[in-house]
Amino acid sequence: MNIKQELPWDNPRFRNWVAVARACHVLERTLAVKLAPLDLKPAQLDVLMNLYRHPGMSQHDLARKLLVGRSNITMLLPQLEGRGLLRREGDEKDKRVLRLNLTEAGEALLMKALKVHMALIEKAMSQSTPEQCDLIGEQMRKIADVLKEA
Amino acid sequence: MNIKQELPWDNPRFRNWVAVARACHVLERTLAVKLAPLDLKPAQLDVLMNLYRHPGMSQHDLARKLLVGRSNITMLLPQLEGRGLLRREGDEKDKRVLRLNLTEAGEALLMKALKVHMALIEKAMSQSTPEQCDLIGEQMRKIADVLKEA
DNA sequence: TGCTTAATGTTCATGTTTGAACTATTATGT
DNA sequence: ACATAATAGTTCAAACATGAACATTAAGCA
Repeated sequence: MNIKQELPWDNPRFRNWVAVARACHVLERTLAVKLAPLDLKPAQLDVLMNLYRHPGMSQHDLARKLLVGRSNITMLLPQLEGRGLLRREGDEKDKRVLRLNLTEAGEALLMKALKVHMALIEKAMSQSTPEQCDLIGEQMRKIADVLKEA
Repeated sequence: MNIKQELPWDNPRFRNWVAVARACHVLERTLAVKLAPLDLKPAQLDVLMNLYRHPGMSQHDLARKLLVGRSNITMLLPQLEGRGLLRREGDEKDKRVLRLNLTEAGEALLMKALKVHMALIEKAMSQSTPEQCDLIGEQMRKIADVLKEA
């Protein structure tokens, strides 16, 4: 019995997932380059995007959304707050939590960055028909759900 | 004219790509946890996998495959070489390059790690039919190609 | 109430990743 | 042949992420 017959590279699921991971990696690095003129990193853009969609969220919630540790947020926010892109205000009812909100400048920069991000994604996904694109999104959401339970 | 009509969150391509990125992120973090018993990180597994498939490759080639800087490889390899998982041997013809090869121990550990990796991917991708899975892989390979040209 | 447990955010030590500068070697062009 | 370019790998400092330990505050419960 040849062990090589069981190697993952012969497995379509494995090969196809590797392609997913590579595409993600490439797009992330490309995004970093394209965002450089705005002096913004992908991780920082993720913060701005989440604050735009969920105004007043706490650092803990933000960390969970971004799938990173709370301490990461603590290290990340002062840079953005120092540039006047967001505000941190203590919650009245729960003095432990800090409520996060974008400033005008934060929203303005976010809009510029979103143009860059969107253009990149358009370029990447323009290869797929709308139906294919939706199928991909659907499958990926299932994957995230299944793994989060694990 | 309402600027919000142009926001990326209303764009299927954007939403679906976000799902891709999230799935990747979740799988990567889950893999890190599952590999911990083998004292191996995802980045190190990537190295072993590439050396298995491309024996004798140079550090430069490895860096390109992994989409990472050359200095990263320089920092990464001594850990694995010190554990006896791989060998670095100077090329005879070109004294600048170091040829990389897995040892027996390296292959053995790789096989164990691949079981873990494979199981995780099986779990993730088992939600898709083979046709859907192939479609995803195909689209992702296109995306990587398109972006690498950019 | 008062005691215990949980949650939020910070700090700190550790490990990782990056990019620029550097050495050594090979390729190219005149 | 010789000077110049390019390439492979290393070094180093800075940026970044991580997880454990900690302080503060809130919630649960006797």
